Amino acid sequence: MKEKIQVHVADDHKILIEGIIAVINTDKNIKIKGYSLTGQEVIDWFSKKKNTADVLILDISMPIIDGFQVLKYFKNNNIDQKVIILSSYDDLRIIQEVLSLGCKGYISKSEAGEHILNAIKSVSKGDQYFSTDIQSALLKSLSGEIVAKGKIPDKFLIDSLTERELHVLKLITKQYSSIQMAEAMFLSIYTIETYRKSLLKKLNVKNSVGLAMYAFKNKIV
Amino acid sequence: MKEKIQVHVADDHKILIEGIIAVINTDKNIKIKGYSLTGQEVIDWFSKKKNTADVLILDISMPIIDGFQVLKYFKNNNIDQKVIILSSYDDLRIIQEVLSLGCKGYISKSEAGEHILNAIKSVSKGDQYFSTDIQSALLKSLSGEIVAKGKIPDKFLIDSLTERELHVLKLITKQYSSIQMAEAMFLSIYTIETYRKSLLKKLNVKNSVGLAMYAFKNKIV
DNA sequence: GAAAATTTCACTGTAAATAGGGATTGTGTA
DNA sequence: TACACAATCCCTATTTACAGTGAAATTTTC
Repeated sequence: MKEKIQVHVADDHKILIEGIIAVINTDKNIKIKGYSLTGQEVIDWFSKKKNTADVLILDISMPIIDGFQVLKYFKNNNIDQKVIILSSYDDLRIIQEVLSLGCKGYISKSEAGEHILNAIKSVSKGDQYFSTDIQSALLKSLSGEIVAKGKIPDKFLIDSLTERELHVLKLITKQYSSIQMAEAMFLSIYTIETYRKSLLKKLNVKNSVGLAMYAFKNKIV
Repeated sequence: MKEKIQVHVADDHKILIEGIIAVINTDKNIKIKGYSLTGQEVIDWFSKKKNTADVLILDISMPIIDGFQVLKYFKNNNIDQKVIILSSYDDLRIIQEVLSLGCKGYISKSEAGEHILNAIKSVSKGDQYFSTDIQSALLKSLSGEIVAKGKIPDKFLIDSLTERELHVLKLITKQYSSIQMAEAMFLSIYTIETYRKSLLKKLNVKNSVGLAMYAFKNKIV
């Protein structure tokens, strides 16, 4: 008899986890090995050698430690975990981001449960799986349609921000002035202004409002 | 024999709907009458006289027509529907907003399925139901803790903005400077600055970033 | 028709943000 | 080791934003 595919689910919405479990239980070839409600729990779980799963279903947007950070953790620690991203957003930037972090599947929350089963089976075999929404988004991107509209922001934007730049960005969204940031971070105001300039350049926006909007859109806040 | 409580579920994430259905099916006193994947579907469904449900479980964040708009539709058409809001956000502003729109229950997606069952039972009896997260948030608000911190924005804020103020606000989020706005709106820069001052005062924020964040949070953009 | 609110403009400061240049130190990697 | 980059600081100049106050014309509301 074939071994069952073991799955771990991570999402901060417990109701959603219960839904996925319910769907997975309808397939006798797949079983739930465990679940996590936070990014930290996922990292803790997979840190232990005895804890494994063939496939991890991972939500991108979780508080504190999000899906990106979990993927980065796997990458930095050479953990070769098969991951399916579960996301509300069909945002190409996010897709490209997680792909570059080695994730093998990506399904939209707006799609029905049966897609999850197919995704799990594909990914566990070593294949990739993308839900139809995502496929069409990727196709459009390839065909240059979106590029032509200038709607694909540089996918390296978020990544390119350093820790301190990110910190400054967060304070900007909290309506800190440069002086206040300097005080809060124990830095010179010159340093803060340097980061501001760097942020404006990297994120290609005109002013602090642009920075704040970027941060908001990308759930940095 | 008692009649089963009939429930309609609306959420743009089908997986979540399946989860809720799975949970509801564990309780023999409740049954699913139907579900919707968009706000429009909800409105269409309840527009037909033969379509009813004792309780509507409604997601706030749906594309195009969101939960707020559905509630407003009910209000404007004098449809006395019992509604439980399902939300990712424990934001007091949202809670106050939906309460003012006549919704009777509010549960956070981060809470387990059993809360839904209790919520459905309470609301169908005519009671209110708030999940523990929300209750503690509301309590804090009442105890003045948050009020003291100035963190409860006046829910009438948006309404208090005039047309022109709103226009300026939108341009600010598009990273217009005052000069650019003056040119775009064929007004003096003095006028624009007057609106800026008015916006800062009305929305009680520190600077343009605060304005932009407010606009974003309240879906003005 | 009076009162209130909105829209519009003006002047004067001060504070803050933006632009552009350069410089040092440490850390990690090719 | 040399190079890239992150983090830190400095200076000057210009532009923009913010604060305070005042006021006229128009529209809305009671």
